Amino acid sequence: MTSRKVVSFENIKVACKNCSLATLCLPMGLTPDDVERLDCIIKRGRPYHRGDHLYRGGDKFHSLRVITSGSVKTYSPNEDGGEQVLGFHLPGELIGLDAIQDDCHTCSAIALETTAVCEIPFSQLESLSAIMPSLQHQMYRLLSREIGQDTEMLTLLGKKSAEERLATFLLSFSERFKQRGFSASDFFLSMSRHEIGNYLGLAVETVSRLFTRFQDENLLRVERKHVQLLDIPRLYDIVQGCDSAKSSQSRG
Amino acid sequence: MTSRKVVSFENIKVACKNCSLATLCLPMGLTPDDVERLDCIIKRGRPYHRGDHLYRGGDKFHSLRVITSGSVKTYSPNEDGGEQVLGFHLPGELIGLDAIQDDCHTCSAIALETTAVCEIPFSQLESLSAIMPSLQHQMYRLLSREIGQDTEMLTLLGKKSAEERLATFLLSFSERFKQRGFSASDFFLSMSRHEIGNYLGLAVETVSRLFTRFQDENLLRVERKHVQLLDIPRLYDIVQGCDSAKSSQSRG
DNA sequence: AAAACGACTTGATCAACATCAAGAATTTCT
DNA sequence: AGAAATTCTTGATGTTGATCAAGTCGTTTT
Repeated sequence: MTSRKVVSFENIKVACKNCSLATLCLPMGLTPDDVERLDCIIKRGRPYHRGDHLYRGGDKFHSLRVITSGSVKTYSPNEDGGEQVLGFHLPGELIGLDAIQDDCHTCSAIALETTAVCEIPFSQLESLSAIMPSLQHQMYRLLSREIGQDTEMLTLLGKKSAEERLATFLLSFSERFKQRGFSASDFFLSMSRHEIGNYLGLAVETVSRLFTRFQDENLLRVERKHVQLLDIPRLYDIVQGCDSAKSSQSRG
Repeated sequence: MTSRKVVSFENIKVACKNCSLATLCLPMGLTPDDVERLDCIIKRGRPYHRGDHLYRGGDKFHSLRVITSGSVKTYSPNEDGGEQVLGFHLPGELIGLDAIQDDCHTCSAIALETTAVCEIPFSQLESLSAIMPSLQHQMYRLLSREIGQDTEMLTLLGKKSAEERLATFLLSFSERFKQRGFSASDFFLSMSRHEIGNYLGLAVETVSRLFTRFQDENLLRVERKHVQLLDIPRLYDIVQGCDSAKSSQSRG
């Protein structure tokens, strides 16, 4: 039920140097020698199943984690039982960066499907980065990138309409799937409508209606989790917020 | 017109070891020796005036900056002329972390009043942190903290009502002023209503109305930029989102 | 001091999206 | 396979906060 497999689950013994995700991940920009040294501290456990927690808010922080297959939702459980979905993470993406601050996870991470991860013990990573300038640089870059992504999300939630939010969401997945060698226009979403709505600051019903409307406007075809983007350029127009997108469509 | 001064503008020659902000800033947790070494790479220029840019989106990235007095607004100028305010920064706070990613500022920073900063050339900081584990650790912590703050902001914009947003905003300033040795309940805001609204994802008019309403409910007194918080506990109740706050007030 | 400008406030109206409610389609459980 | 529980969709209604409009107050300019 995974959208598509990047690394099959049996590759538990895979090393960074053989990993197709290396260019997206921590080893990016490192020399083969350095990758080898980094590889030594990485732990690869058995996969998580749908609904398993990788960690929970409040847990002591030990390791950063890179998704190698499957997908993960991070969320912060807020006082009144509800939750705020913070992100959906695909293979090659690093999670747990927010926990460095005080050695404690501030949010929770849960597998949305069968999911494998690499665990990188942070204290060892820190030691290694102290003697490996390229790794230190890569860490600074990744942390900085995370900040940049969060601020983009702030603009999305602060200023964009429901329509713009969903289009941005879909194109984000499109781009990320493409980066990973999959179709940019035909993919499966592993999260529910409810989770999409929560992430985008919208009600489930609004998300559902928007999917229907986008389909009516021939922007995409959708059937449950399966999404086919039919007019990516017009989706980008919508993201821009200019309503030129509207004028160029002719309802069928 | 500054809210209050932390370090007078003349302290251009101040060193980290004498700086009252050291416990909030990069030197936090460093030994006096390490602080000394860090101090060597820091540049302290003449103050910026209201409206001066510290940097603009697109500028090449050279230095992180710590506010030492005054205040700064960061914002990302978006395509259609508008802007998204990303944050308001007080003395001791580090800005520019988002630019590490690709050596280029993604957002702009502008002084809201007369403002002094320490400049920390990043390449030198990076080199130093490679030979100073405690500094490296502090950098990781600060970057992680920034991520944590951004995700809090995501929850604010994704789930909270206008009332909750403004209460959170005010208490954030209250806490930060207190941390810096000033009154938690009596301060000046250096930004306009328009900027507050932009930051919180609200229209100016909504912000203005909320100030009026909070004042009517004896939560605070406000006159232009001058704010006096009269009932901080009830403001915290509002932040929580439980409407117990409403029931405990009796309109006069 | 008068005039012009910008920031803030207040009121009236409107629209986008949430909420409530019910039904259809899927998945899970037994 | 059949029942129960979810998830998703669709419609009707309601509310929050945006937008539009006008006026007040403060500040800067001349």
